[in-house]
Amino acid sequence: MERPELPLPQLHAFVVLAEELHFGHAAARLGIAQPPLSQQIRRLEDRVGHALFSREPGRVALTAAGRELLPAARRALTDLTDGLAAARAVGSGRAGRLRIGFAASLALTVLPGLLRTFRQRFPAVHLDIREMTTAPQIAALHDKAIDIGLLREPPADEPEIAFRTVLSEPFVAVLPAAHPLAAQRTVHIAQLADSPFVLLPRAAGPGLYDRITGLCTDAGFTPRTAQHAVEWQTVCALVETGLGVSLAPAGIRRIRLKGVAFRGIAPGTARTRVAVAWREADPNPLVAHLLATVGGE
Amino acid sequence: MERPELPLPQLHAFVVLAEELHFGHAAARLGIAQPPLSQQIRRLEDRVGHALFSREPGRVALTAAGRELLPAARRALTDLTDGLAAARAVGSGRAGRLRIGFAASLALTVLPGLLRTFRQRFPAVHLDIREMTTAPQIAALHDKAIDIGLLREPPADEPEIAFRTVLSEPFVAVLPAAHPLAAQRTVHIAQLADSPFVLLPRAAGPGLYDRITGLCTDAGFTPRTAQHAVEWQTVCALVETGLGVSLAPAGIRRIRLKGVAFRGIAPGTARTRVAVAWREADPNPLVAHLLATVGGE
DNA sequence: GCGCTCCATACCTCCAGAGATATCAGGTCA
DNA sequence: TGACCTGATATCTCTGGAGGTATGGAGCGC
Repeated sequence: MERPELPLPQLHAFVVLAEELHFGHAAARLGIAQPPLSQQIRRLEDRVGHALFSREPGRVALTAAGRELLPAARRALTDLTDGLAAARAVGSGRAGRLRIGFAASLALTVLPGLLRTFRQRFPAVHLDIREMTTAPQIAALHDKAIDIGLLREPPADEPEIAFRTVLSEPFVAVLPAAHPLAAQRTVHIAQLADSPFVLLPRAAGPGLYDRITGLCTDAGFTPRTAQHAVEWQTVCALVETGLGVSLAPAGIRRIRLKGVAFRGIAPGTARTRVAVAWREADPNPLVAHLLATVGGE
Repeated sequence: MERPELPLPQLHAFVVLAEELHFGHAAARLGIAQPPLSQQIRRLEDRVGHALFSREPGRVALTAAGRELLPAARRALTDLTDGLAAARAVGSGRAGRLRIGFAASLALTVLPGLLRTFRQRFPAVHLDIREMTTAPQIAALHDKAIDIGLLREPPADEPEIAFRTVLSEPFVAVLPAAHPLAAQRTVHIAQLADSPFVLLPRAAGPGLYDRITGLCTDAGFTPRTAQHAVEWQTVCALVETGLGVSLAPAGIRRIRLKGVAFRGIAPGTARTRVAVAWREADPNPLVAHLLATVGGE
């Protein structure tokens, strides 16, 4: 890459003159007087070392050398204006790419609305959406493998990562339709003490897992886990088969399954928080934009 | 085409720094001190409106905006250096295109050597070679359809067209091998008075035609034309069949045909000139180069 | 011949940018 | 803690280019 020899303003003048083939008109299009244009062209020709235009009285025409230079000059100019526009779009956060990790349970609740409004506000932004459980999201944020995390029960005091609560959901009891408690409108957690539980594995999201088991111990028992499943969809299916019951964020009511009943619980104060997470020091304007779209806190 | 916003020197510095990712090294590669480089980058970032590099202590890295701008800057710079080189090559006559018209009878004599030496001197020049008789060559020169003509018996006083003699050939008599005169080493033109002639049509090259008939009238007779043919090759073939005799430039001896004899003529002073023709005012350096390669005069 | 068009030339102003040196500030490492 | 690396900042000089106005000079049409 050698040092550039031809100044851009001269090349711009060259391209315009090549289009107009008339010094007066070209100068007008450039918004300058005619003599400066003559000078620009002359300087450019001096640098190139050869005439770029033939000036026979009455007609200006490109020389062979000019014809050779013209496409290169055109490409360079358009490349630069396009590149500049793209860089500005990305720099200002009107374009670019944002990598989002989300917990599976949010695929049916907060995620769709969020994506819809963000996409209509920033249509030029490419969104990379990947399902991840909580712990990998935190790791991916540290590794800069994702820019945004959407998770439940944000861990306290994670260094360099910031959280903002987006949604606070009550819990519901997930019961087989045939379960005796399904007859009640509301279920006391303590009433679940004798039923086996179907839960997500703790590793998938320690925060939520501990929250659920915490609710049980608060109610005076330790839940007996009959089965683990990695998706809420599966949890519901297993509950339907009568394998056990579960406690889940209210959002999973959207999973409609015939043999499964969802019932509010008492005490109703038990809630689970959905949070958005990001690197505190991330300069990416898209992160700020996304935070503005989710609102919350 | 809008006015360019980003000066090339800054883009150059940007590209080099993007490659080195180290201000000191990049400055060294640019042959300047480090502070000016910091300034250049800063100015560029100010224009773009966004940071192009992230300077965390210990490591310099491109930002998303910088990654967006980099390929455009690279392309623009290489386009310009390439375009400049091409324009200079064409301007100086080291490259480009030259259109040459030539008389068919020269395809076997002056043309091959001329093309060979020109091509080895200017390998980047594309040669457009087309066969044309004399009159169309002159017209094509005026119309700028060709840049160089190679013809016989250049017309005197053609305005704006210059000629230079490349070769002066004697005439030879073209005889059927069985012709009585084929027994002589040299033939007097007058001896051909009773034989019918095979000639090129006058329109193909009035100069040469008039020259040949002039030789005959000088020898005291008017040639009787038995047949016209548009190529010397055909002339020879017709002579071989015994249809007549001919007078031709010595160069056609290269056409080896069993039944045809070539004999020198008396007086031996009769010669035909091959000339190169060009537009007197042609600024194309390739024309000058070609004239230099043919030499002559 | 006169005026018009069109480009070139001459000459001036002005400023942005490229370059320098000197110095400072934040990290890293021994 | 001090030496060192790395990049930023401050300040100065100087030049080249971009722009202007005024004018010259070659063709062309009437």
